Amino acid sequence: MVSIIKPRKKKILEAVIRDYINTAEPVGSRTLSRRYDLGVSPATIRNEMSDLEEMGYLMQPHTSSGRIPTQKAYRYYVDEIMQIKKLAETMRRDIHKGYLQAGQEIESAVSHTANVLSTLTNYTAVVLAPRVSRFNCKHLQIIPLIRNRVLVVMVTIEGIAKNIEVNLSAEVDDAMALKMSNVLNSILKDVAFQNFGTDLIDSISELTPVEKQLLDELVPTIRDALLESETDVTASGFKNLLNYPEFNSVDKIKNLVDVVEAKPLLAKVMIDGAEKDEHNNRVIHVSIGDENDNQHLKEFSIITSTYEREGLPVGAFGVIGPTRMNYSQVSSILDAIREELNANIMKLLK
Amino acid sequence: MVSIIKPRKKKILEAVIRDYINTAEPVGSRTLSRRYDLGVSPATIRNEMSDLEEMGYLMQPHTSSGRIPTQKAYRYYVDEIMQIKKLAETMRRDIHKGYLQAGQEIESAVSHTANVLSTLTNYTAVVLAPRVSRFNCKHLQIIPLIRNRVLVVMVTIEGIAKNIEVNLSAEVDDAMALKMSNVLNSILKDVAFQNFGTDLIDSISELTPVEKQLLDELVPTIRDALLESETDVTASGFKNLLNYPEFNSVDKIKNLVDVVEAKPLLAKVMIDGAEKDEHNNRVIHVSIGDENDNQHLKEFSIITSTYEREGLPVGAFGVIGPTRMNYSQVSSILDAIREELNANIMKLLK
DNA sequence: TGTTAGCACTCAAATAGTAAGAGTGCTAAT
DNA sequence: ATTAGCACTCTTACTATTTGAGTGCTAACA
Repeated sequence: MVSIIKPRKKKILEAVIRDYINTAEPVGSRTLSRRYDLGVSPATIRNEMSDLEEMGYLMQPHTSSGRIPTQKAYRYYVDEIMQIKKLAETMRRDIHKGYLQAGQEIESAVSHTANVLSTLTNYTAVVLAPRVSRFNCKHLQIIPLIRNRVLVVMVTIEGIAKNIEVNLSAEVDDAMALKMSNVLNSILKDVAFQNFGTDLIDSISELTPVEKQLLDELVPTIRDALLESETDVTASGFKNLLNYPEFNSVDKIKNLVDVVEAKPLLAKVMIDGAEKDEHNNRVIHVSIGDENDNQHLKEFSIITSTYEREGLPVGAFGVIGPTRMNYSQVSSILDAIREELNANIMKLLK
Repeated sequence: MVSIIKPRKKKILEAVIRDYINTAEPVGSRTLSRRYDLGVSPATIRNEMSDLEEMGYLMQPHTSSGRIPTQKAYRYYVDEIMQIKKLAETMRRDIHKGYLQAGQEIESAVSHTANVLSTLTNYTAVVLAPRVSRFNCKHLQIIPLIRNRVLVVMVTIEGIAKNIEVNLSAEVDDAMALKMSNVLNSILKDVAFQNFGTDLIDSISELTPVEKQLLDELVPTIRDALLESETDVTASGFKNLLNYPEFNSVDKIKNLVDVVEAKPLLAKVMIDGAEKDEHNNRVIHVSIGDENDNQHLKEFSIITSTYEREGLPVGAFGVIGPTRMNYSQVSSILDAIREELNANIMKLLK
């Protein structure tokens, strides 16, 4: 599937990509021979670059300017050239310390992750909170608010709390709420929230028709609201992207704002990425420019990873930036955060 | 205190301000006489403008260009010239319908307010959720999460729910949590959350030392966390500001991002504005450029208002934009939203 | 005395022309 | 197969030059 590129071409291609990632300027043959130790003259480099252009890896913004990598080149670089280096030990330790200070609340861990990611990478970070729907219910409680409105508090076995407000078709008083809580707790204890169903409610005998009706309403509503709430994305470091020449005009920045504010879209991208990775046995997922389904994302690259509980992914996080992204460095950082997060979540939740 | 300006000067000043608000271009005497029916020649206008410049109401970006209003002029305009017109009935009805559709959850009402505000004004809207600490406690419940970590759920008499996670110094089991909940409920029922204190705990006899200790920890922690959480600001319409020529360079936009992301600062500005208004008996508070304490806000204007429960302000909302802002229009819109919010909140909470 | 027409002057923004610099492709020599 | 040399291209930066909106001042006018 992957076309084989001769070593010298490969070396030149890598140099072009590296240089362009650093400078954002089209790269010419003379610059290349000056800055990199390629062992051949500019003229030879010119010939090779001409070939690489023919092959679709490079392109010229204008005749007689240097060349820039195509998205195909980035894909080749990510798949065949770069390697994910392990982050320096000192850095990993700093990351670890940061998490210790961040506090144990899930929300703190999530926002801390977003901050660390955006600070280390200098791109914009996006983080998906743990998908509570995949966790098992330890405790569930219904608290009446006012009239027909109740608060449902859910606690997972790991001690993660989640609450949802629901409007029901009839008024609920304290006694009813308690009874309904007890019924649901007995049925749903140790069940994953996403598997909540009303099937078992029929088997409970001592329910009034109204109570049964309310429970029938409540269970699917809770499940849906829970799934809905899981597209909440925490973003950090929007400002970082403003430093790149790719976003040097107000129009481009408007487009950028659209992307960063489209939280459900970003959630979808991360979830899709995670699923593709499960197939490929990869832990870092890279989506480059046009590879993104969504129109708004065609000029961005997104690198994502997941964190896990008991070997199953429960959350995702990633970085969004221009297609001219430092794929290698970002991958290393994501890898380190992933390890820290897995270790940390395990520790936190066990 | 306010200098008196002769009617003709006032009329000319108003025309300059209006024109500059519309066009963002320095206004010259010829343009003014063409666009507004001032009944005098450009030469006369020139003389008057020259006077107004001397008086500090106008300034020239460069010699031999038109003039633009100073912040002093905007202040004069807001205080002495503009009047807050009531919004058209059709518009008020649209706003009302919007709220009906938005749903009853407090969070929906808040984010809907931000959206409506930014859409109608074309500036960036900021909204402060109701300050639950000023409400009275109907019900309070402690739910154990894991080890020494508990969730505290608070419900106000109006049915607003708020929850806070707390780490305690000892492990808490179901029985203890229940007992502590009961104790707190009996003491704190109908007390405003901001008045929570530990004084009454000593009077309860049947507590173990550990329980007493935990309650002593819990009460101030809850109160502090609650107050802390009340600086959460919901913003909407950041992108709107990018359309104004005031923010036409990347550097200016970076500054803008700093401001819009500084949520605690915006919260402070709104709360301070509300307090000043209570003194002045005004419902709309305008803070122009340098009048803002914070350095970052010196080139912005902020117009805020409050919404109330039983005559006391419990939340605030407003609009942030360039000093060249449509103060008159924005004030009208804020006024309409304020009325709607007060009516709506009343209806929602009673 | 207040108002206005006329005029010389100023300055920013737009336009056009020019030079510099980095790069290319092609050809011919090594 | 590689490379030096050269003519050519195209963007960017720089430098007049022009245009237009606006000003202040003076002198005439009601």
